[in-house]
Amino acid sequence: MNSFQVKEFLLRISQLAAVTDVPVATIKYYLRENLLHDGVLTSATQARYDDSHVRRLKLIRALVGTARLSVNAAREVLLSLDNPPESGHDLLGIAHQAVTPAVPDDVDVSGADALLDRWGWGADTCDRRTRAALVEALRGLSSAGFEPSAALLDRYAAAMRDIAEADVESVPMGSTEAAMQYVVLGTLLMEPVLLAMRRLAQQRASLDRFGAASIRSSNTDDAATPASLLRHRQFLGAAPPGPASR
Amino acid sequence: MNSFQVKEFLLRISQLAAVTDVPVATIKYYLRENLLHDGVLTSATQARYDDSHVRRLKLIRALVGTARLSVNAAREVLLSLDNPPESGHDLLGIAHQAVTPAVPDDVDVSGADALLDRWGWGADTCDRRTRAALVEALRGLSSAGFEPSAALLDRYAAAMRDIAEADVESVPMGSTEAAMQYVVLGTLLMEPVLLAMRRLAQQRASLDRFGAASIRSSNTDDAATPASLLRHRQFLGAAPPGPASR
DNA sequence: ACGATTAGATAGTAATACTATCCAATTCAG
DNA sequence: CTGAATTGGATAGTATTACTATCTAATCGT
Repeated sequence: MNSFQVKEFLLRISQLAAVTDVPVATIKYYLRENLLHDGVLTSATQARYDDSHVRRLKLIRALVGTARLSVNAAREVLLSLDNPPESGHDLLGIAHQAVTPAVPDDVDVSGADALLDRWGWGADTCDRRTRAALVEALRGLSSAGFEPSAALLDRYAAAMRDIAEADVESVPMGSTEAAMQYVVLGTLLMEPVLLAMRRLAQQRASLDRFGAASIRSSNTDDAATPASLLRHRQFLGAAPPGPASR
Repeated sequence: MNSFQVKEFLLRISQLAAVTDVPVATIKYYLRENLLHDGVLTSATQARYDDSHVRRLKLIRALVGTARLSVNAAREVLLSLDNPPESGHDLLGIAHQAVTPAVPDDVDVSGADALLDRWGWGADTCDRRTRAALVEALRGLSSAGFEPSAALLDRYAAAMRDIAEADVESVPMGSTEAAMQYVVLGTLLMEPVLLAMRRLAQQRASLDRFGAASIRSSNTDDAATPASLLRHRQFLGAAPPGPASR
């Protein structure tokens, strides 16, 4: 095999693995799981792959790695991209559903209806699953004893509306396919970006506000020593009656 | 004294399980894992639990369930809450570190320094791990062929700054402990709330923009049929260009 | 010709978050 | 007092997820 690119990029699986830095066994796994389309069989035991496989693998790794989708969720998203619905809006719905657990019909999901209506995100505009996800997240907060003020939630909602508008405005309308891909990736892959941004902004704001001592060393990673923290201290309900182990 | 609710709430483990709706075996697991402090032994084979255990269990469930922390990450956070550092700012750092994977010292983390400096989130104010998380998330985006414009990222950054300022401003300064709990829960448990909000806002904005057909039924959950979509349909792995099939 | 490579099938693994079982020591109901 | 129920503590088992590894027979490359 000479190193010049022959006609089209035709790769054997070991080369595909080398190019994408994904192990052969893992590629086979993605093939089995229908995340990745088959290569072209050149015989009973040989197949060739091309750059569509390279791109797809990168996409899979981004969804599974960066966006932390499960393989199942990633498959749903990818299959929708392969076989896109009529409107980009429907695709958005599919992307959202793929990453939002189903909610049985008999579960009450009206816990935040007042808020949702206030923000214009009621049942007439937004899907049930996603509303349920919000309700569930709010329930988690409050069961932990954290009750955010309506004002704070309003501010969050305003910021998120801003982001969502930026998202939608920046969708390239030239090509349907590009638009669809943009919507899905912009939704899913951007989430870790946004969360990281929030944390950075919090550190900044916290520093401004509290001046505060050292930031957990900006250069080292003194991988927290949980054991050393075991020295009891009563707080949220931690009254060590006896010594702990581990 | 009080005829109702005897002295203090003293529960046996089965009652604790009933009250919190967490199985006994799982409570024992949390005890073993040091997420939950021991009860008071009344004999070699009996112990009593009180409402501190109830609160703690709810907190554990919120962190592990709602905020999707691993048991290990939850333990780190909880131990920090039990034994809080001097400043709330440090606790923020600990909370962030607990949910952000460590980065070996030899990994380059400078990929977004220009952006970070622009936003005021440079190495002097923000910790390395969190900056690395942003770099990694951006890398995932771009390896999937998604290159957000600087303008879009700026807009995201502005929105996140807004949120972070709201976060920090709303920290109750009266009690150190309350403040600490607020910071941690506000960071971790609020993330799913924010992501759900963004999705709802996107659906709204998408509807406004694209008018579009039906939203994936606002009331039903026609639990997507992945199998039925298995009919392969070769789409391009990522980008529009390419001589590929389809 | 013949070692290297591959498809496809199947089996094994590591990590995670529980669940279940056991046993001896109580506790409690009658 | 007695026997059924409960518990702490230890240990083992399970379900799921996302891979990894092995094997076989066919085929490629040289």
